[in-house]
Amino acid sequence: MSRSGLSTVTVVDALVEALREQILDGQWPPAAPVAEVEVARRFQVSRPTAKAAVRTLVFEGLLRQDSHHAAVVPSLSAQDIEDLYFVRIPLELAMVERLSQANDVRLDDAENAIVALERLADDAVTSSFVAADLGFHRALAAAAGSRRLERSYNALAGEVHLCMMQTRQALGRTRIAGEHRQILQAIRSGDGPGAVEAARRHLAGARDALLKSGPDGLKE
Amino acid sequence: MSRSGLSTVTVVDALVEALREQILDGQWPPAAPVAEVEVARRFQVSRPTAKAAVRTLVFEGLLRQDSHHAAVVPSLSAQDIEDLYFVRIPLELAMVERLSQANDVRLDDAENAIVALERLADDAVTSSFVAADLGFHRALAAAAGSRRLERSYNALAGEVHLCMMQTRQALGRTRIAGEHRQILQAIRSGDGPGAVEAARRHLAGARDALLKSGPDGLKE
DNA sequence: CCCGGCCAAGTTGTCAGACGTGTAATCATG
DNA sequence: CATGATTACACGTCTGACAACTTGGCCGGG
Repeated sequence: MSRSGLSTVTVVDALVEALREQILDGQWPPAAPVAEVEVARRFQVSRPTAKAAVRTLVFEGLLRQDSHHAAVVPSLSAQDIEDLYFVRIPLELAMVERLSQANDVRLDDAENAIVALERLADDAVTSSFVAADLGFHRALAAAAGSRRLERSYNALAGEVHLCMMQTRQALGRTRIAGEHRQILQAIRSGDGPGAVEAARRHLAGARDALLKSGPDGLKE
Repeated sequence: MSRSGLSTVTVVDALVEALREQILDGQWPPAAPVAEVEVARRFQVSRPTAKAAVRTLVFEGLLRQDSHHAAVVPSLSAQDIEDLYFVRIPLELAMVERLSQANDVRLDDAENAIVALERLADDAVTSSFVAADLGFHRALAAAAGSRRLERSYNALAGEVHLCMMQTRQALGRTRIAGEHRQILQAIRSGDGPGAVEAARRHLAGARDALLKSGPDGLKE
């Protein structure tokens, strides 16, 4: 799985990554079937391989599937959004707090993510915004240095990404980047409570924006 | 996946459950190989089925595997314990807080889990203690009614279970049951801060006990 | 016209068997 | 003793096939 430096990847893993990207990019629209055979055909792999990849993404929450049916991209309801943030917020606050207490953490990736977001063109596609936004948060999760936290967080982040794509929320590139910078600044200066509070506001704001902007999903 | 009431389960799902139980029960000792062919042989299923099950458990953290090698049950280090609780605590506090604010939640399962723990014989095997202990926490997680929380929590709980088995920690049946009862009581009476505080103490105590009692894993 | 069941299509569930390939340990060799 | 070849083991992947399940529509009876 890891051989310091080099990276070889199995076909299944590569397929998972490629398929995840397509899903998060909005191809495979919600409710449209993501059938094993179709995946196998598109990527020129065998059905067992496609099956393994689909199963993996079902685990991650990016697909849903019930027996003897093709998997589908879920369309997230308001309830799903609340649920997502109900778990996301405590996780993210925990990691922000730890980061602001730790001393020798590398926050370069987080910094770069902010810059990338600021430099995005205004007419960039939604998926770019979302990826840049989440890139910052993922960078923080990675910097916290907790395997389990990162695992849980990434699982959530996938669904959050989906959610943002579906509601096409655009809270404003500048505002988000500003809030990110504020959080990062607080972390760097070791101001734990301040960082936590900034993160809490940021996340609550994002959640409310999603809830307001997206009457897309009404799924019960 | 669910057909209200009845439960039909695929072979893979059944196998995952059975294998998980065996692992958590201490069969498949750490460092011993959990090879696909061996699993297939033991349970009389085909290798692809065994492969899918193993892969699933790797996802859950109950097995580790690197390319072209048999999976193994990880032996958890002190660092792993800290990591586990670093994520577990905020999740559990969030759910306890929500439970104590909600009004019409069914806490019967949690109650039953406490009783089951109290009634355990003193000479019961370790796995019974662990299962009964975690049963309470899982019941709370389920009662909170958050799909994502439950998913994340169960993933962690599996590793915690493993951890407890490996350190053979026995903090005392009575003490644990008492603390559980205290938490449940606070939840029932709607005392949010009290419930959170009781849970925090309970978890921190459990973590420290694990860290102290188990010099099993030193795996860097 | 409406309603029931039957049937066929689409998809997954599972398996058997085969071959390639990566890893680690053994062993012969200089 | 160090080095390179050999070998055993286990996984990675594919092909091909059949069974089981779900759905939707066809069709006949009421």
